[in-house]
Amino acid sequence: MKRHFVTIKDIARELKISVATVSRALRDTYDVNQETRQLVLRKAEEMNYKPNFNATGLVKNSSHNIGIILPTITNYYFSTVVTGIQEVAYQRGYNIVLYITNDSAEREKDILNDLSLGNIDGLLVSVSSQPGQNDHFEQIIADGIPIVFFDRVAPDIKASKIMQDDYQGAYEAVEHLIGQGYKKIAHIAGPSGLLFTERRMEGFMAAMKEHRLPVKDEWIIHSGFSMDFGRRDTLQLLQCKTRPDAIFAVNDRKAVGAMLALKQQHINIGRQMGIIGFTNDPMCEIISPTLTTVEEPALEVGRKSCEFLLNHINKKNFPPQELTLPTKLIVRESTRRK
Amino acid sequence: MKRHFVTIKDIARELKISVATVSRALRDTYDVNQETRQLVLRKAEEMNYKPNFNATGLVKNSSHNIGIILPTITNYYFSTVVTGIQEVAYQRGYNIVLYITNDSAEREKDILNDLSLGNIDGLLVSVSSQPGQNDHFEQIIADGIPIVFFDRVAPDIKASKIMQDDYQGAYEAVEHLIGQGYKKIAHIAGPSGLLFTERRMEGFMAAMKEHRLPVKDEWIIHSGFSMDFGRRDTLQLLQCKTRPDAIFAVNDRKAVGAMLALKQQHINIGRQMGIIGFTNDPMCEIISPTLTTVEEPALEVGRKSCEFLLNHINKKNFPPQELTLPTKLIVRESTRRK
DNA sequence: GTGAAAGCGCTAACAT
DNA sequence: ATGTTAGCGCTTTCAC
Repeated sequence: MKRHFVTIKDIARELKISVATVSRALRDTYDVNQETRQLVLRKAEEMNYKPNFNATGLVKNSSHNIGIILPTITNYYFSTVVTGIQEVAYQRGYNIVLYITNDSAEREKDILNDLSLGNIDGLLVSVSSQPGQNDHFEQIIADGIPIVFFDRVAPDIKASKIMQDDYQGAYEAVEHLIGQGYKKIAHIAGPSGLLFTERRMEGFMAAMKEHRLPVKDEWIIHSGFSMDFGRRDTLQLLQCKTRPDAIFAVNDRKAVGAMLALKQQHINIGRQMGIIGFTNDPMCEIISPTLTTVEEPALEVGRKSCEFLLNHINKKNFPPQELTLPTKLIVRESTRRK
Repeated sequence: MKRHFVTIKDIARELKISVATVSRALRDTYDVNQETRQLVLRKAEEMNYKPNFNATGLVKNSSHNIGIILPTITNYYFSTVVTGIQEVAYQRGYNIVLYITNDSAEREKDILNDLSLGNIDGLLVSVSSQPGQNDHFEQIIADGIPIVFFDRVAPDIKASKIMQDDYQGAYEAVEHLIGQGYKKIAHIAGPSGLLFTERRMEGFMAAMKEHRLPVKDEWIIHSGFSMDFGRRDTLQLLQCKTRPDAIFAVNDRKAVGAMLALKQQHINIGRQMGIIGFTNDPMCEIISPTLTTVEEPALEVGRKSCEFLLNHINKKNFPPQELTLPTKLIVRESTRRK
């Protein structure tokens, strides 16, 4: 295991100049004679020199690693966000280091504790939906590690946050339902306490109110994000004294769960019960009838989050800011009335 | 950005002992007085000491980073593999560094070239399906960086390889089809040149031969892995002089594409045309009829790959080996004849 | 414009 | 069992 890589020392020796000059030439900082500079660059290329991040990191107190902490990557939204993050990180020469919490606040805390802060230049996080204090994040920020939250943001922390327009997306979803003639609209929501869950709820409420449609308490159910919760929530909805004629689901997985439940109960989707989801997961086009949904700009959320974080890391004065990306209604069969 | 972390020097000063002793105590190597050791450990805990990986890495010439290079993470199989990798890496204190090739051999090569080898202790890779030399991998191995291939392995390279039993899985899939009474079985395969594509093809062939069923050339189509290729391949299959009565797809996405095409052509899935996939992607249960498939042990592939790699990194003599994990037939509606 | 040398945090001889 | 010191590869004062 004793491999040796080319170092600036090697280059210096070959060129019979000092390591300091090589170092300066390589980074094009300070005044370096353009000729020597070219010489060094050429030699470095020729010798296939690669900087040793441990060494630069040790000096600069940085690592070129950015951490990502998120609940899971085995679903469309998160895996796409990660792809977006990876894209810009790679391009800018940063490694991404992945931590998966399985949506456990416990695990999240453990990760943060274990985290050798010296080994990470910044953090991209989407919080777990389990209730839990968020002090640990404050602590990290206080330690000088910038954090950018995406999608599932921690509400009361002063840090950059990238979201999609959950309120507006929900509003348009419900308005679309109303436009199709549905009147008794239910909402199967995510766990309460998560900001985007609440935003979607607010959008739902606002649209209903705007169109003077009543919302029964029994039409609103908070539960988890999985398909199975969608199924269960729907079964529960079918027991309501006043049965709803449409369901706005907080995400596509729950919407699909709802559809499965309805199909099993032989309730016609579209005619008897409209369904709309959120995300635009590819499965929307696979299920029959196809699922109307609100598209989230997942890739863009990933890219922007990473760009923001890199700015926080590299710019002296880059204040925390929030970015809300637009969503887009995608109409398919599950909300077709005829 | 001038944050200061606790160092062993700080601990040494507090305890009025030397840094060497602190270092030794912390790692429980060499002979250290148990009392001093406890003292150091307690103090480290108290001061919230975290080792600086840049420093250890610089000395040990390692980084505690392992790289993953794969075509994409936005599908069920790969995102699950990554989850498995992350699980064991995290547990063993390694960071995972993600590189996504978008299935481009070009990009793959770029990544490998850009890769600062000093910044990675080992590599987990699933090669792109685009044709391309694999010499670059040889080079990396020659440089002393261990590589473990998973799923899409490079055939002619001497390195550890983790796969699922593609041959056996395919064999059982086809045998199941035959057991259901299908006789004219087509195979919509992946790009040729990929080992697992070939293995599945061989399993298909062997089962057909074993049961003395003819295989027409026109029943075998090689193309890409996406749903859309599945759709197109199927449309093509429907033009055959002798139309097949069942399709074995190389993966679930192509199987789903096939189903979509068949539904559009109003061909009854199951009765008129049996379909079986490979992977056991959650969408198998979403599509209607539900899709019979061969389950791949994705999580386990990820875990094992990472374990193997860590062994290569840390054990002196851990020779390259191949591991084949079992698959499992999951029967659903798409192969029900009646 | 360039070189010498100190030092980032840690480990590993080498001493004692 | 513990201390001293050199050095990993690099950046950055401080000289010249």
